[in-house]
Amino acid sequence: MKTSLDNIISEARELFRVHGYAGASMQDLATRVGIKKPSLYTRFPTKESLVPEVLALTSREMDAALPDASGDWLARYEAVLRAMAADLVARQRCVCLHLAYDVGDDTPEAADAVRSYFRQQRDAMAAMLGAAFDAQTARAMAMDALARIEGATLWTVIDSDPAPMWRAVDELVEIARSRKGNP
Amino acid sequence: MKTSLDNIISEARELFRVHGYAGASMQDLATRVGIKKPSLYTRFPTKESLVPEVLALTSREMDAALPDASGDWLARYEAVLRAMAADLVARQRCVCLHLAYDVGDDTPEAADAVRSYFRQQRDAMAAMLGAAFDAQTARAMAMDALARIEGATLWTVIDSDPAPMWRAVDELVEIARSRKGNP
DNA sequence: CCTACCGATCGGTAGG
DNA sequence: CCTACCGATCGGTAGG
Repeated sequence: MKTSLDNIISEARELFRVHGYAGASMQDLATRVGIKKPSLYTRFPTKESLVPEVLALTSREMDAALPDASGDWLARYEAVLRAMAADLVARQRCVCLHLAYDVGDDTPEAADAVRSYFRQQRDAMAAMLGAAFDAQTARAMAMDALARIEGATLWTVIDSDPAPMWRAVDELVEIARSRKGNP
Repeated sequence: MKTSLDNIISEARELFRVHGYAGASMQDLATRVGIKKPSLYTRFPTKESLVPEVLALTSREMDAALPDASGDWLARYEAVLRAMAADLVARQRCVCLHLAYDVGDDTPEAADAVRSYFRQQRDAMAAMLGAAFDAQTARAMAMDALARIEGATLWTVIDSDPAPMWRAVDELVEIARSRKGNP
């Protein structure tokens, strides 16, 4: 049970988060999960194939951590932002942003998975904001919110300073609240 | 002249930007500048030593591109933001953020250089804002501004969409203008 | 799930 | 600035 699929993917995520895609090795992953490297290849055909799995696990965990569609849209929006921020502050870096920066045209499946992940995040957030704003506004607000939160990880990486992250969350919630109704 | 120091550093910067620190190889760099790999080591003792050079070159170029301390603080602030944003939109990714995410404790000189770079950027921006805000507010505004601009590269990487970047710049300028005087 | 191994490439050096 | 080379590690495979 210790070497379950999800356990391997979760450990791969930690390696990708800290070392990036290029800097994470299959040998390190094997050591972390306590098996030999060739055994990894019975579960995952390539290193690249771990990337979609890592992103899918992250999406699944985020969905599970959030309360289902209870409360108003603003409460749900704030809950999502705070959950994301808390995770990023705790782990210092964002795996997904690291992968977005690291994977290129030489690993097209990984690059596609990263693109899909962020578009899905954007669309989910835009759907919430769609309760109070027109589609175009909601989409722009979702993109800006994700950009601000990801950008705030700059200071969790550089100075272990979570203050910019929490300011970003507070301001994003306030913006959504105050703009409601007046375009 | 083609293989000047700055030329090598500039090519190293492109490799770091696209592939990250771990994903950039000295062989690739040598090929790009048209010399053999061992010749690189007559100019730079290690791969790691390229990181401080890349950041220093970037600082130098940014200083040179900006008009010297003419105009009021708001005009200078806006000029800095627009120069940074234009560069990031053109190149899709930020080398400095990629390095901040990629370099770790195994390359301490590189990690220190990245930390120093961003602190210096923050302090320079805070100094401008210091003309109209108290030191603590100016510092927080500078951190938030850098975080927003770096964060907006998420969408230049994912979707080649510069819109969030320009929205961030416009809003940051507007925030600085409107907050002026009233804390 | 293992041992044993592959060719390729890594950062870096010797020696001129 | 080069040719030639080093040990280590990379992603991945053969075969059981």
